[in-house]
Amino acid sequence: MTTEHGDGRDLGLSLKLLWGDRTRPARGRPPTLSLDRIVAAAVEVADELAETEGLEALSMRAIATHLGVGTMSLYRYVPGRSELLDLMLDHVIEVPEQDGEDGWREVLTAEAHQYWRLCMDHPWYPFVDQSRPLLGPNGLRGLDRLFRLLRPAGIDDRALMMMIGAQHDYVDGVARSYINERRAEKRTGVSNEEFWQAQAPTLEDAMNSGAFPTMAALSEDTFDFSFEQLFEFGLTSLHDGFAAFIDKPR
Amino acid sequence: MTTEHGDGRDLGLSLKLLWGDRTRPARGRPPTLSLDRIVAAAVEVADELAETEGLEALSMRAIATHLGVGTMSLYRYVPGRSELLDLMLDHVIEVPEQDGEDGWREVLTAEAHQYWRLCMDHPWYPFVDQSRPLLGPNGLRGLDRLFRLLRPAGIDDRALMMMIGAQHDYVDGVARSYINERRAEKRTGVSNEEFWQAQAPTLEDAMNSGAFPTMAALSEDTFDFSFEQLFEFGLTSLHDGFAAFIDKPR
DNA sequence: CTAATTCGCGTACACCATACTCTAAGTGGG
DNA sequence: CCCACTTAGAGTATGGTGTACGCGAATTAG
Repeated sequence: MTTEHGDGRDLGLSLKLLWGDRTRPARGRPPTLSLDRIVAAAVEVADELAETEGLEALSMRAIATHLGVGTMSLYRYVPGRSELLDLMLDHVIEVPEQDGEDGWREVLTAEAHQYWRLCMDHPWYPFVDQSRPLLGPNGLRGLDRLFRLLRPAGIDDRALMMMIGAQHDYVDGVARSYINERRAEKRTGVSNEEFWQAQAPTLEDAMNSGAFPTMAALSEDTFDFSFEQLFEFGLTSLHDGFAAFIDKPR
Repeated sequence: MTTEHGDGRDLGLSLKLLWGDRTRPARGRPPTLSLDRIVAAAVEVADELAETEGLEALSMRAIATHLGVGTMSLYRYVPGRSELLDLMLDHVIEVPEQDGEDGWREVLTAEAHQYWRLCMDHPWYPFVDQSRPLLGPNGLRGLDRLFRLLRPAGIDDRALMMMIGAQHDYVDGVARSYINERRAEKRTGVSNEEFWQAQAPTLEDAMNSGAFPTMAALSEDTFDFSFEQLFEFGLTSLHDGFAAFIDKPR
């Protein structure tokens, strides 16, 4: 059986690269490049670009230039761009050493904040396809730790996994919204307030048309919250819901 | 002031296209194309492609070919690809006519399911940048309706907006995960089960290494749930949390 | 020294968005 | 009726992308 396919990434190959040994052969010209250097460089370039541009701006050429090598040299170590993106995912994951003895809520909250931080530090992260995720050493280590900290709460494994999954996707969603908005600001040089001010005439017309009576009547501060506030609000709600689920007699 | 920028989309221009009048001039060669036809064609092509490929596969050439016109003809109606994506967002939104008299929870649940359905029908939707969203006629109509249905609950507008935002981003996140996984299946022709089976050796090795003791000890059915189940679980949790927030004396 | 092996990468191709410019196809005024 | 005017459609060219292929350079085993 194979995991190969037409144009996208090969998950099997990515796995081999993630877990494969890095011992170099005895014969032949010694390498100046290495997989780790390439992945690290890709992350650096992506970090710079992602503040204003999307992931599509991360080109093999740009990575090679950053390393001072020819573009095609990268392909000796990586089958293609998609697999490189996979490797970048695992590369930036940091798993805390310390463990503590908190309850499930504190553990999940810390995890959410750490993933949020990761997305803020590497604004390309939540845009990479993470299907069939957590296969790398670091990701697996993080998941192992998470379960180790959560299991004492006495919740069954399947429920734990669903809590982790739902939370992950939630954080992912808010982070992407936030990053998209930040990018729009930086790229256009137009702040959020300025933008809405600029669109005021159009929206004013829409409101005056009478087609959106409820919108027109909304309180002034309806949209007056930061993404951090939204993030915390949703996270607290999610956890309150988890608590209700756990306490519920089943 | 301008909302223009270097390479991406021009939000002001998108707005004009969304709200602009479609009256055609009296003089000159009559058009065979129209903005609506182009947007509709773009949606059709995207719907086909997005089942297996990402948004980047939606090219101006493909849209033009689908319409049987030259590529550059599109640019008479649309400033560029980014603006076309903006227009597609509003184009596929459907706002229910009927209103009903449900409580906030039923209204939010229906909204979540409708957005979920939208993402399943148009698997490219949650991948489009929706920063500064809901500016189109349909989006605005939907938001207006949502507030109209929710306001009787007596929750203040700002809290309502945060609930809507958090829920939207949550659904967005889960839908993206689901679509990514579905895509991986279709593109590789390898089902999820087959994939994990194929990677079993690698993961077996990892487990046997002793580096992931907790993972190795997980119950068999830990990952045994569908995305629909995950979606419902997280949504219920989120709403239970909202309920706790609403009841909380402040 | 030679052969084997491995690495770096130049060249080439297919695809992409899109700026510019020219031609086609209509209409209103004389 | 005809022609100037106006608008629509699209061909060509430019500069970007990922990457297949194959060649020359660098090293070591024999």
